[in-house]
Amino acid sequence: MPNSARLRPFLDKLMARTILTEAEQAVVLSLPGTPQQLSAHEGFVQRGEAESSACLVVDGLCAKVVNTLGGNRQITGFYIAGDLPNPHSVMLPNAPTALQAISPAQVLRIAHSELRRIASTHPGIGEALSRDATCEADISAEWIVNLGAREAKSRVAHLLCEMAVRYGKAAEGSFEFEFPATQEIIGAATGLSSVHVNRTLKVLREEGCVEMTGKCVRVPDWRKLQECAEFDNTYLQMHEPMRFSPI
Amino acid sequence: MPNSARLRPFLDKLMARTILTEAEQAVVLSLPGTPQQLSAHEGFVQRGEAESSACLVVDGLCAKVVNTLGGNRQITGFYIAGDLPNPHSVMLPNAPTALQAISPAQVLRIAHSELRRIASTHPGIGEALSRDATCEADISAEWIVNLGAREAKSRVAHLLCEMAVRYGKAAEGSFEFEFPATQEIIGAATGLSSVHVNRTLKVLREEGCVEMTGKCVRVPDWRKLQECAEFDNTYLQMHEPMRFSPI
DNA sequence: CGGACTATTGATTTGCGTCAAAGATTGTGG
DNA sequence: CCACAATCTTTGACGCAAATCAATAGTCCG
Repeated sequence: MPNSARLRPFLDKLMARTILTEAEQAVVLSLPGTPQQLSAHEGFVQRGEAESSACLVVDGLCAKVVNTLGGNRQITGFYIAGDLPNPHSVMLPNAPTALQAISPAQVLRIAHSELRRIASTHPGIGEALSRDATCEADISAEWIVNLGAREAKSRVAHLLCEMAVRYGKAAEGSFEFEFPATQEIIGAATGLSSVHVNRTLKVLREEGCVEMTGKCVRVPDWRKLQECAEFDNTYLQMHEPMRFSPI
Repeated sequence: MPNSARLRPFLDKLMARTILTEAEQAVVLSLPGTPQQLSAHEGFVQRGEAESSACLVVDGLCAKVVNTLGGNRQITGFYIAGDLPNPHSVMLPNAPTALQAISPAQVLRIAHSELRRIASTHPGIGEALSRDATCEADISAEWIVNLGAREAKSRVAHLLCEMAVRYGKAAEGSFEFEFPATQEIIGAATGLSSVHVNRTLKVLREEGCVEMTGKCVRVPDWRKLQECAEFDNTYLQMHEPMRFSPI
């Protein structure tokens, strides 16, 4: 698998939000990086570790994980193909939170120096990276709302809505997508116990909102699920690509 | 009050994390902007509104507020003098969340075009702004952990720890600082009811961790409060300023 | 001095966690 | 291709942390 293929979903994601010239697109696809294969549950960035490269998710599901002193575990974000979980390590090399693969996954390590180089040489790329980081921040804010202001049913439903949109599978009516997270992982992301996630999924299933069997999420009625989740996808900023920097 | 005085805390905050040249410092202090006086509870950015300027907090306490359809209110971040609550509006002009003053406050509206101009003209400033946004993201991640993985006592204590450090008042032993938030506001930030915040503060007071009377927070023993909060301030990145861009 | 927030405290309810144990899946090695 | 272990899911019983309801005191401001 050539690196350009690994970088493809990343470029697609950037271009969903930012207009890039042909030249800039080519530069992104020619980024040098080292691929790394990960098995499920394997960590690939440790908390506090000084990094010299950022990790692009090529395939699989990854997550940012924090272990509290109280012995609890909290997932603060999920990352799928095309996501750059730690772009901020370019600015602050000491990772404040660990990263790990949830399912078997592949990441591409890209040197900070390379990212800095293409961002400063090509204003459109710099802009795209900034805009991407901004969207991540908006997602974090939504997670805060989810954890602080919604009950279990809405929390789980909201997470599934977000993932449906990010996987690009959300559509009017019914659809399904793969989300390889166990109920315990969903619990770690929503601040619920795995037992309660189970009960919650049961209710959602009985109400005809979602069905989860293994890694497969079936949404029989997108509108219904969104209502149950109080989901408003504007925060994911998947509308029109834009650009401020001169071409 | 000249604008340069309004911009001073902003520059100080940038320089706490990023090395800026004399010239760059002067450029920041000479940013043009329109001051706006706000009374308590007054909103100054509405959800969904297209902005052409970013708001710098000059004085007072402001917050990012989200109202859920379920009728709940969640604060996703606090902003004090020197903070730029919506830097991301430069990249995504449509604010996903509303901003409002919690106490009487003053903000300075700075045009996006000006921020873009100085960021692209002066690499150090661009870097400082990026690094700042990165720190905001880390703070959001900590809030997710706070809401999802800690019990009431630690949550409230953690919030007070964070604010103590951000106000620059945290110090070994005892100290105090002003944090003009009511118990209801603290509840909206920690995902608790105001009644339970009250009970929690009572326990914290009895244990000698913090005392809150009105807007004044007294910390009799900084170490004790941090332990109770499971607080680890590395995420606030208040160590050594750094710089990657050429001078 | 009165009206409107804000803080405090008690009584009661409830959503969710914890413990425990029984099925269902998945994957791996023989 | 089967068998067995490991992991994941499901369900029940019970307890607790925090919400809600309600009513009393401060406190601030016009």
